[in-house]
Amino acid sequence: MPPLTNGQGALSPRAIPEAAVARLAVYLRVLSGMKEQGITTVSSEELSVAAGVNSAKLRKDLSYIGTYGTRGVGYEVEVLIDQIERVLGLTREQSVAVVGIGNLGHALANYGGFPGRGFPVTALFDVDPDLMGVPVGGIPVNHIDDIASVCAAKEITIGVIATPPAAAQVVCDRLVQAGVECILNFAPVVLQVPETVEVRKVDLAVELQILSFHQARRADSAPSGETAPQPRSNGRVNGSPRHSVENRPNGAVVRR
Amino acid sequence: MPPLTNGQGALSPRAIPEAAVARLAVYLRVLSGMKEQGITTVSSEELSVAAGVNSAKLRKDLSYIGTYGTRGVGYEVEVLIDQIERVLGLTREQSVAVVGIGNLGHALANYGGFPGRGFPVTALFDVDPDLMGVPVGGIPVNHIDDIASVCAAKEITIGVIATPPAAAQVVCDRLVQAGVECILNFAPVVLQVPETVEVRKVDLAVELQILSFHQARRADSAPSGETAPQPRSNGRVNGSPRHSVENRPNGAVVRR
DNA sequence: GCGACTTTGTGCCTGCGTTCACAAGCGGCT
DNA sequence: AGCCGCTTGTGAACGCAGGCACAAAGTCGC
Ligand SMILES: NC(=O)c1ccc[n+]([C@@H]2O[C@H](COP(=O)([O-])OP(=O)(O)OC[C@H]3O[C@@H](n4cnc5c(N)ncnc54)[C@H](O)[C@@H]3O)[C@@H](O)[C@H]2O)c1
Ligand SMILES: NC(=O)c1ccc[n+]([C@@H]2O[C@H](COP(=O)([O-])OP(=O)(O)OC[C@H]3O[C@@H](n4cnc5c(N)ncnc54)[C@H](O)[C@@H]3O)[C@@H](O)[C@H]2O)c1
Repeated sequence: MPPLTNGQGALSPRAIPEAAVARLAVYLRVLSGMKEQGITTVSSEELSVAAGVNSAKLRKDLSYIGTYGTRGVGYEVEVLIDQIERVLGLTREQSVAVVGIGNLGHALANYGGFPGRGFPVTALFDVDPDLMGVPVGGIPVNHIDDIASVCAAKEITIGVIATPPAAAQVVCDRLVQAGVECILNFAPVVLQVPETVEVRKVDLAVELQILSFHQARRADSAPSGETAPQPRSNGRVNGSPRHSVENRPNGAVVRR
Repeated sequence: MPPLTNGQGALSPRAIPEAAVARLAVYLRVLSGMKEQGITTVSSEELSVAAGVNSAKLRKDLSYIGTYGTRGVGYEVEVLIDQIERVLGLTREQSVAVVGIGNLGHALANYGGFPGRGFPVTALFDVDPDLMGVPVGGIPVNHIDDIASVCAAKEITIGVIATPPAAAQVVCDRLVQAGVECILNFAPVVLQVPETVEVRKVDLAVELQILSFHQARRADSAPSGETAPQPRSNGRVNGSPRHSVENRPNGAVVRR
């Protein structure tokens, strides 16, 4: 087989699988917590348990960013933090703009300090005249028409869309025109963007519906008794039995 | 190869891939919008474009829930809606409880009508004495100590955790004790739960960090010019070129 | 009523991601 | 100094998911 010729041009020095990037972000948070507790060294086994993943997977994920472990000992917490931050591009601060200062926009603006920081919210936009100039979370709300100049002035790299669904595409277009290439979308619509723009979607309704699906499945599987008689053992006591959909690697660990 | 013996006991009548469930929820929303526009019939091609996925994938997803299409014509919108709702367990209403009525909890409580509805928020919990009894979004806030009785009375099936990270595990344990088997967690911690409980996580910091990663990648790839000289064509004009990490199937469509 | 066209449903192949298992490497102990 | 045990890093196998391409099937026009 011809894996030598990488389909995308073979330029990329080391391509990190998409799924691994999301997990690296989780590892980073866990490591930050460990550092605060004064832990200086951690093994792949310990870290994997704390992050809720398989230890082999964790090691492979870390291997994508380099070789920073010491055999027989483990990893130095600070080194890992620095390296993950480097790979995730957290060395440069990413300024965030929130568009749509309603229920959700207020919550986001008031939420000071995203864990692992590095994501200051520095601009807010809306169309509601009553909101103009009003500070939310210490930041004044600007009119959406000023988006280009304000984004340029504040060097916004990430835009968050928290408007009603009907306005999301228009807002998205404006963000793109303003030069924003990373967008986090809370509105339940599929956005159309140029190839150069990266969109991620947070869709609470979909999350609830996935939970509902599993709930229904569970109800179907045990139609008789109220309390499930058989614990439905799947053989393995440890590990990560839940596959989790597409959204996250896995959101929880089975309690021992 | 032995795909006959399904690893999990071969009981499941029809196992729907996890990734497909998430997409079905998206199709459902798109179909609901079409129904409101008076559209009665839709082809897999049309629906797939609206949902931002490959048409073959869409047909395969729909095939998991049954055979409801008419060759040469397409699908009847209402039939698809009914069937997807059935599979996702949306025929029975799922009552939702929100724990932690701070910034985010307020937004969630005030957010009336999740798209595609069926998820009424009927209970709110917190520890703050100032919030007790105060109605938020029309629902009075209860004390967390009453969680068991209130959840039982209101037949809560889904719990949403919007407390600070430090309280999340305790709240989770209480929800589980109260009989809640589906949990949506906004706190940036890995929850420990019994096997019978399904947890999904919404982690905004991770989302931002994934965006940051791609931003950094982009900056590295084009170190010279400001405006990227080559459009970096990847051959295919149509389709869904972005793989999307683990979280969602794909959040956006490349604009033509 | 029949043919041509349209669209579904799916078999097969390809590629990614996960997991196992183990050799290589390093530190500590004697 | 040498051995032993522990942990990393990764080669290889496996399974799932995605996408192509086509036969089956049904509709519409004549
Ligand atoms: N609130 C939640 O908990 C929640 C949950 C799930 C999804 N969502 C989604 O998040 C989005 C926001 O929800 P919300 O509850 O905050 O809504 P909201 O109605 O409270 O706030 C929307 C804000 O967007 C502003 N806006 C409207 N059009 C605009 C435009 N063209 N440009 C800029 N601003 C504009 C409005 O003035 C308003 O302030 C919606 O798409 C909603 O579906 C919210
Ligand atoms: N606000 C955001 O936009 C945002 C963004 C990303 C993540 N989050 C996460 O969501 C969670 C909530 O964020 P927030 O900004 O709403 O926080 P917040 O501090 O505004 O609200 C937290 C609420 O939880 C309550 N609480 C504390 N301990 C509790 C307990 N044991 N039982 C019940 N209630 C309890 C508090 O009284 C408070 O009302 C946090 O974990 C945060 O990291 C929030």
